[in-house]
Amino acid sequence: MVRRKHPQPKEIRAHLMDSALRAFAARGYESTTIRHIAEEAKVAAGLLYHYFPSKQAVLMALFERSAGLVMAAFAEVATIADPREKLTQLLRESARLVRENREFWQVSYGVRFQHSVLAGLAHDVAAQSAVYVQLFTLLLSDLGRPHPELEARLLFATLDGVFQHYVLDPETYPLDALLERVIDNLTLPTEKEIP
Amino acid sequence: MVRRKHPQPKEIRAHLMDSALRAFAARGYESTTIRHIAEEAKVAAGLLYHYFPSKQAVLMALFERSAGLVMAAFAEVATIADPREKLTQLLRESARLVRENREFWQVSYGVRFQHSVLAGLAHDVAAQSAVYVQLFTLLLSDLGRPHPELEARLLFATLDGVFQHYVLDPETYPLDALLERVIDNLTLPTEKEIP
Amino acid sequence: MVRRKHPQPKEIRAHLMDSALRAFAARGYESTTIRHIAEEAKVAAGLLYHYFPSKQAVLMALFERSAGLVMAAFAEVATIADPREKLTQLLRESARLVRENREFWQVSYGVRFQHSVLAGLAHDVAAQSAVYVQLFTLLLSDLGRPHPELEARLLFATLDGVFQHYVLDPETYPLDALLERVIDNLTLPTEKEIP
Amino acid sequence: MVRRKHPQPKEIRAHLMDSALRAFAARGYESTTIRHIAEEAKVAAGLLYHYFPSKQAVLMALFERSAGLVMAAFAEVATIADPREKLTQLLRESARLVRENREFWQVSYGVRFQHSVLAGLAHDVAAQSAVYVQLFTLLLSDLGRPHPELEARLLFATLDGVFQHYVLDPETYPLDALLERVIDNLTLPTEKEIP
DNA sequence: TATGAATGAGCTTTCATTCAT
DNA sequence: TATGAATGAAAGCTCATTCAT
Repeated sequence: MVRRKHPQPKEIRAHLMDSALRAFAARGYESTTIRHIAEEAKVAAGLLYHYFPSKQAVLMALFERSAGLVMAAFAEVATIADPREKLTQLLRESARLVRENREFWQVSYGVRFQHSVLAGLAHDVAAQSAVYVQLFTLLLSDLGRPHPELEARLLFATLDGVFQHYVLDPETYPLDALLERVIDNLTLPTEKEIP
Repeated sequence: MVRRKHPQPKEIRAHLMDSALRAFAARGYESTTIRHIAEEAKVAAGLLYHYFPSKQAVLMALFERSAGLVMAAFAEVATIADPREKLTQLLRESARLVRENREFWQVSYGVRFQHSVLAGLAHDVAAQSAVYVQLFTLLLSDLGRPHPELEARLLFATLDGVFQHYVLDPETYPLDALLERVIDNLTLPTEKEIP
Repeated sequence: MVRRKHPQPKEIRAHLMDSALRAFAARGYESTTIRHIAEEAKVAAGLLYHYFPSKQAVLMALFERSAGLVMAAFAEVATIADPREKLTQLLRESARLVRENREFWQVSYGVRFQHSVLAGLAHDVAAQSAVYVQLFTLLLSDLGRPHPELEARLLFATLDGVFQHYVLDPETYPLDALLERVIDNLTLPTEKEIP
Repeated sequence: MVRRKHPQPKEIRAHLMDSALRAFAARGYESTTIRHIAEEAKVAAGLLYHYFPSKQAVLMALFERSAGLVMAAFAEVATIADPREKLTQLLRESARLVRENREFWQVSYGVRFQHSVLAGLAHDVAAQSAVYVQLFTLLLSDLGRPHPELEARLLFATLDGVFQHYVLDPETYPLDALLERVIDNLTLPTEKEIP
């Protein structure tokens, strides 16, 4: 599992995070014990405390790692000029992130309502949500939508719902079809307007 | 509340359920201890076990109580003939339920990803979701929408997302405005169609 | 179960003792709860405390009741003049007592090694044992046995063992055959003597 | 004992078993708590669960350890050819085992009637008893005794009774004298026969 | 007398965390 | 760095006992 004779600390840290993620996804954060993680990582329980100060810190590290992936994806999308295309890519990238990091999102959704678990993270999560909504608002405004802020919130809620449902049933949930429908709804011209 | 002259068992059971609900909502199901609930109810810890066989059973009872409320609301709506009006009322009733039972939905969303917690309930929850989607599908079909099943899933996801966001921030979230927007999107005539 | 309109306190007390005995025999004293007893008696749990100050006290009462039966049986036997006949009847009466009060002896043997349970009773039990041994010693001495005290202890041990084995397997254990053999060993003339 | 430089897991396990045995013997299995055992072992309560999955498992381990001692003693005796000598040694070895493991036998006799405690062990115990009786039957048959099976049961009961009485009062009980008397009764020639 | 709701101490067991090696 | 024995603070739950009715 740990491959080299003298594995890099970074590698082991990442290995532990991966193992923790699998464990958290399989049983939920609270039901996962340090020993479950260590077992998954084929490592002694005490070792975790050389790389993380606590079980919570492992979760935090997972959130940070995911935040990095999100940032990277969004930075990519930010270079697109055409707002229609930008929104399309933004949604597709979001779906890709969720699909490729399904276990993380499973864990993330699982702790979303557990204030005690998210202690110290709640603020970041809320802030991040606000950023999404602002970003969507800008894009929808650029697209000439009539109620960009409201639609942005609605879009955010829809994405959250769709991704959660996908994560709950990844085998059969029609993620792509739904996503494309959302994209069409927002980017195809429409004559209907709210009076 | 407790220690009254002739306490009705039903009353105390309900009082305990309310206390448990508040405690679960405040800290999450897993982080809530029996002692937290008892404290909230101003009762000795052991008393819970006169009314419920386990901590899980308290959660189950909360789910059942909510299911009853949902059934009642839906039965009411079922009497409406006009599909446009029916859908409208269905969504408004849903929002009312969530608003009036905010703490329950907070708890419900919080345990949704914790399979171990939902043991025995997971099946019901999944079945209930399927019922909603089918119901929405029928209604949207009656409304002449072109892709009723897909739109039904999308609607369900949107509602889930909106309700969750509302529950996470009930003070400032524009639940009604968003809901009315969803209703309009679905019930106002439109010429745009997916080919 | 309680038959009269105004049952005599004595009757209810006895009914509770019977129920407790059945419960203790079925599950062991420590594993039996007040509620088990109350259920067996078809009575509310609190009622026991009108007749007995504690669970232990119920056990004590059972011991006392049994002691009474033993005394009565032994008083009967005491009237027999012939030592051979006396010993024979003594053993047969003992076996009858065990057979007719099997559940009590099951309980009694079950708590024999639990000092904390027997608190306050241990002394009586020990005293009672000494009485048996003395009684046997006298009888064996009357019978002209060469080592009456040693044989008395041996006889007491044999009876204890036989009765325990009987109680552990009342369906198939050959209690009578073994008892008659013991009687014969002690009462038939023999030339073999320890030098 | 604990907290040594390189404690051997086996040593600590044995230390915990010894402590548990002392605790069980002092108060009975059911009345002994994990904390009593831990206190006796001068160890934190949680440590027991590194070595045993449950309190019951500690008891089981004690039974297994004793079974090993019994097997070893009986294997030794099995090599003796002369039946008279064999029976003599068998009884002496039994007494030695009981004397040297007095606390275990105290515990063993204490749980004998508690089916719930013996769950899973009851069968083994019953089987073991049957083995003893068969063994005694063979030996008594070899000795030319007229009713070997009945006498075997009687012998087993006597031993059980004697050992229990010894264990209840190890200071003053004349274990050896009684044992030698039993041996003599069985091995000295006799003309007395049951018709 | 009789009930059973209510109490609260205490049980076994779990587990994040520490630390000697 | 890595181990896993050891700790001890809860956790969920049980149950003898009390007491208002």
